[in-house]
This record gives sequence, structure tokens and C-alpha cells, in this order.
Amino acid sequence: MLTLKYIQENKEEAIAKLKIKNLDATDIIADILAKDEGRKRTQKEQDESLAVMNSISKEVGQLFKTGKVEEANKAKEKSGQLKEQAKNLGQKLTQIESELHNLLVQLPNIPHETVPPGKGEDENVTVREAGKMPELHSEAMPHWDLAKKYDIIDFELGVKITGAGFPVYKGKGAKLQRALINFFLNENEKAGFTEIMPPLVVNEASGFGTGQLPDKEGQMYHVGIDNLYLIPTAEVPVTNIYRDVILTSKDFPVKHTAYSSCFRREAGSYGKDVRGLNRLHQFEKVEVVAIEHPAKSYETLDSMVKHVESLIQKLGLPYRLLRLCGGDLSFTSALTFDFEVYAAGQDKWLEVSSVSNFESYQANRLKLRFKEEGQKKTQLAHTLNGSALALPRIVAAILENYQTPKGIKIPDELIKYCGFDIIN
RNA sequence: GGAGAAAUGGCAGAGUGGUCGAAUGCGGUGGUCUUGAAAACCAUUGUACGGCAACGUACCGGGGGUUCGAAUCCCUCUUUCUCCGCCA
Repeated sequence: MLTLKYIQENKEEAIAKLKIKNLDATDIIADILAKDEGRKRTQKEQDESLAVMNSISKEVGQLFKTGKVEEANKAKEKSGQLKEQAKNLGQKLTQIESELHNLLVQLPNIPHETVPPGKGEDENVTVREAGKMPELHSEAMPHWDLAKKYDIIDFELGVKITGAGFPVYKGKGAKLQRALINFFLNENEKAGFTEIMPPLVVNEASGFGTGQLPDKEGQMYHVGIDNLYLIPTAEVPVTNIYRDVILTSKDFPVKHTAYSSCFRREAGSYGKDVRGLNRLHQFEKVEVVAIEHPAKSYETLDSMVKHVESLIQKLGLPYRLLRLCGGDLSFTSALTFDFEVYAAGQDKWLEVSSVSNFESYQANRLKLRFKEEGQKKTQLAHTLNGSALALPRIVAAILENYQTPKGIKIPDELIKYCGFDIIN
């Protein structure tokens, strides 16, 4: 959520920058500013009524104590009217505040100045491309066929037990999952991220804090009976650790990593993009989360991008790094870099990581603030996160790129984690 | 799931209708003393909104109510603890 202060002080800039996200915010911002004026006026009126009431109440107490009952009763009458007035103003205020809030949550985050304009993914900018493209043998196939051939991932079985998008990993397929999770967690820890094992279901306040609610409500599995949501990413519980927290500047940087299963309804996505491991309802992911001083958040974003890049390099996968354009940027992000790996068996680039700086957008919802050492004033922190990494598409790329006529070789770095060096 | 008890500032803990944004202790910060440190002593130490400021207003788990006035009384929800039941 953008802060009112920012909108007030940078109205034109906000409108101009939101155009990069292909949004004309002119009307909504005008609306917000008008509502806020109303809010101020109403609150001032209410404060004044309450102030008078408070002083009358004090008087009444004094009068009763000194035995001036008649005067006291007169004063009581007076405050009866004020009470009514204050109550009405209070209701009006609640109304305005909720309207204002509803408007504010409709505004997405302001994109960073380096975000290129563009409508959708075709206009993302490739920052760099690296890694060696594999040379496949003539019998090479996409991962869904490999999974079947070596009996390591069973999609049909998942359909039987749960439904489409919930694969069953078997034997070396299951071990490969475990190996990747450990590999990623260890590497992240070495890079200074402390490990968290969070709850996989969260309450409404947490969903709101990181921005999934209200705008992505339909994308989360909802446990109605308890009003809880299955997490779409560990970002949600981990970032919400810091909801309603005031840090001091020396706490920075806060860096966490967490492995979790992720659950996404993916309502409305069909077609061949969803084949095999390309898009699932449940998948495993290791996430990195950082909370930073506003002056340093872009430095930290860079270091997170480099770290994720090193993971992909260690797995020996060809990849490209994209700077997302305005049209492809998520609602809450100010700047996002995506990593895609090349999956040779299906001749496709697959997104495996998204590393973003949310600046103070999430922090404002979370009320995640900090104090500069020695200062009294609080200000909003910056939050960042990235996948490091999401497993299914990494597995898809490993299976496809490392396939040989004799079986699927395991990348060197992973052998010690797997306990085997080939799937055959 | 059943029965009972509780929820107050960073922590501990007092406060049962007005003088309470809240005693006291610990912790934090600044200072005095000291070569330095400790101890002692002094001062200071919640958040938000409005206001140039003085200051005003709100917040004692959340919401609602009674009252001229609520941390304090009532209702309700949530959470925690104890006991019982069930259980990985």
C-alpha cells in the first residue's frame, strides 16, 4: 500500500509512474486526496467534541466531590448532546476511513525508475544470458516423458489421489527433491540467510500484510471452516514475522531463507504451458526474504540477484536474467528480476525465480517500521524477496538437459546431496 | 472437544468508576563521578492522527455496551495457562 504522505507530496509523479504499469490513476488519486481531506476535517471536529466532553466530565467529578449536585446535573445534560454528536462523527469517520482504505489498496506499487515500459512478458528486457546450451541425443524427450520412462514422477497417480497439478514423486525423483531443498537451503545459509521453517497456513491478516489479500484472493486455497489460507509462497509467513514490528537501523539487514510447499489454485491457466512440471498446484520452493534500510535496499536486491544466479550456475543450467517491464511487474513490486532456465527437451525458457524489491509497499501494510539509531521517529522499512529456488522447473530443466541415452546424469554439485549420480 | 483462570508499556507487575497514558522494579538511552569500567546518583525512555507550535485526540488483547466519566462494570470474540478427554 502506498503511503498517503507519498501520494500527497508526489501526486503528479505517482500518476506518471503508474502509467508505466499501464494504469491511469488520475481519478483514484484525486478521490483519495479528497477523502483524506474529509477525514482530517471530520477527525478534527470529533476531537474537538471529545475534548469538550472530557473537560466537562472532569468538572462533573469535581462538582460532585464538592457537593454541588445541581450544577453537576446541569453539566451532565450538556455533555449528553455532545456525546451524540461525537458518536455520529465517529461513525462518519469510520466510514470515510474504510472508503479511503479501499481506494488505497487499489493502487499498485510505484515502479522503480529502471523499469522499462511495456505491456507484457514480450517486452521484458534481457539483462544477460549465460551457461552452456546442452546438446541432446536424438532420442531426447521432454521431462514428462522422462519422468514416466524412469518412473520418478507420477502425474496420473496425483490425479487419482488429489487432482491435476499434484504430482507424486517416487524413488530417485523424491530424493532429487530432497537433495535440491537441502542444497538450496545450505547455499542460502552460507550467503547469510538464517533458516526459518514457517507454518504452511496463514490467517487473513498475514495474507493482507504481504499483499495476497484482497487482490489475489482467488489464487489461494482457503480453509473456510477456520478462515485460513494455504500459503502460495514462504514469503507470506516469513515476511509476516515482522508485521507490527519496529526495528532499529542496526538490525539491518534482516535475511531469512525458508523451504516450504507452496499451494496455488492457478485459476484460469490452461493449455500446454501447464504440462508436466511447468505449472502445478502444489510445489516445493526455497525462498529468501530480506528486510532492509531504504537507502540500501537496491544494493541488497543486486546481491540477491547475484546469489540466485550463483545457484543456477552451480547446477550448470543455461539461463537468462530478465528485467520485468511495467506490464509484467506484480501489483506489489517496484522492481523485479526474473531468472529463466532453458529446458532443452521442450525447447522452452522456464521461469524459476523472481527477485523483487517491494520498497515500503508491503511494509506499509505490515506496519513494519524502524528507527534510525538515536532518533525517535519511525519510518517504513523496505522488504525484498526472491525464489532461491522453485523446484519443479529446475527439476524439469535438469531432467531434460542432463538426459543421455544411458540415463539422466545428476549435476556435480548435487551428487553428494542425492547419494547417486545417475537416474536410469 | 469439556471445565476453570487469565490478558496492562521492551519485560516483570500494581491499579476494580474521576486526580490514570497508567505506580514500582528491571531493561534501554543521556549525564555526573572514574585513567577506563563497574557500582552509585540524576534525568529520560510507547504508538498513531491532527496542529507551525502550545497542545488536542485515540489506544491497558479485538469488537460492542452501560455511564456525565471506563484499564476498572456488562456482553461478545480471540488468545494464553491449568485440569480432563482425544491424538502424531
